[in-house]
Amino acid sequence: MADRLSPRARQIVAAARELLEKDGADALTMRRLADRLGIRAPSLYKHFPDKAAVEVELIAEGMEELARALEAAEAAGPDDVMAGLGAAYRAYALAHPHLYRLTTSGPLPRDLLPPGLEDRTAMPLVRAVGDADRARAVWAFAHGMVVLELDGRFPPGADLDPAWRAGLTSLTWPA
Amino acid sequence: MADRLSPRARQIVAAARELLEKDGADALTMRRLADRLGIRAPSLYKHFPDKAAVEVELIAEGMEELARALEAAEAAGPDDVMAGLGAAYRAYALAHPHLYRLTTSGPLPRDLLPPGLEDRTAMPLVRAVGDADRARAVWAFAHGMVVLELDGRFPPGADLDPAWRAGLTSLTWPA
DNA sequence: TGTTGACGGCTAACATTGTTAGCCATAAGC
DNA sequence: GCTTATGGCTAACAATGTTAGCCGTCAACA
Repeated sequence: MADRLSPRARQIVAAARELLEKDGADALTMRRLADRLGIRAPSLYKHFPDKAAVEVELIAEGMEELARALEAAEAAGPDDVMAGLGAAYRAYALAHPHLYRLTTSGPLPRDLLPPGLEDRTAMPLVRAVGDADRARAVWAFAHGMVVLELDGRFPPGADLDPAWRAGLTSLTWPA
Repeated sequence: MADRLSPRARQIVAAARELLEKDGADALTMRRLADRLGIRAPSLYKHFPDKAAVEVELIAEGMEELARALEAAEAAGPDDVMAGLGAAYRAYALAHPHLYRLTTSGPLPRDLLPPGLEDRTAMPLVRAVGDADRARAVWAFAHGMVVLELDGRFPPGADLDPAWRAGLTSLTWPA
């Protein structure tokens, strides 16, 4: 870890995360964030250069937690790794929808993220399927499923388990 | 068609689309939109209740064009329908990245959209795969691939054709 | 011990966003 | 010829991110 962030900055990120997770991305506002900490908005700029810098920390948190969740699933289930990874992926996304969105959407400021984090998150999946192209296909499938579910793009009340099963088994067993 | 929109409203939507497609979602601003039409921002509210209403029209345009693109691909290629649909889907998204994002991300105001449009867009895919669950899987895969590509989430310069091929063939041929 | 400087607050202000209130000219319809 | 819809306008408001500049506290160092 060797936190490159000051304790105060850490508090700010924690408050930002609470705001984001509870009330969504629109609620993550510099003034609201400051309120929650009992200070005024401009004071936040003593700790972060801008709002994007706070968000980068949240993105890093989200990615590391997702990595951890996938690694745990990988370690747990020797029976059907792919199903375990898919379930873990979906579970994490549904448990932290706003953080997931922030983490996985929009351009990634790769140079500001802990080096290796992105690769680490991808590794369990790559290990499970071997082929890099197939890994990309599976990752796209999982991300697509989650994002469409979060956005309510599937018919309301639809059971998505069969689609997950169909997708994961098809993509795992090479044609 | 039976345009429920006045001619002036139509002009506004056209200008909005130019703005969106050329300069991105952040550039789609009520004031900038008004500028492009030679009027002031508040005058726009004589034609639309709010900005979201303008965006709904753009969403409808995007969805209908996407539907048309898929229908064309369906009609054109009897050799490998799925590959044709995938190519058409990706091509449309890459040709109109900002419009695609607006159309396919975030909550859908279904009640404000032309009835049947959403189904129509999904139909070519459903026809191609038969099963509804599998259709959802394929749609998630395609959307995921496009969105990850647009966001630059894949390694820069990576050739994505193999991933598309792997995904589409796997998802098409039942396990 | 006294001074310096970093740390971390603060107020005031600015530009930009969506949006509302209210005024006014033009053109059409009865 | 009066009325009314149409479609402009200015002024203004609240909320956003952000900057400039001031000030108190406290630790370190001469």
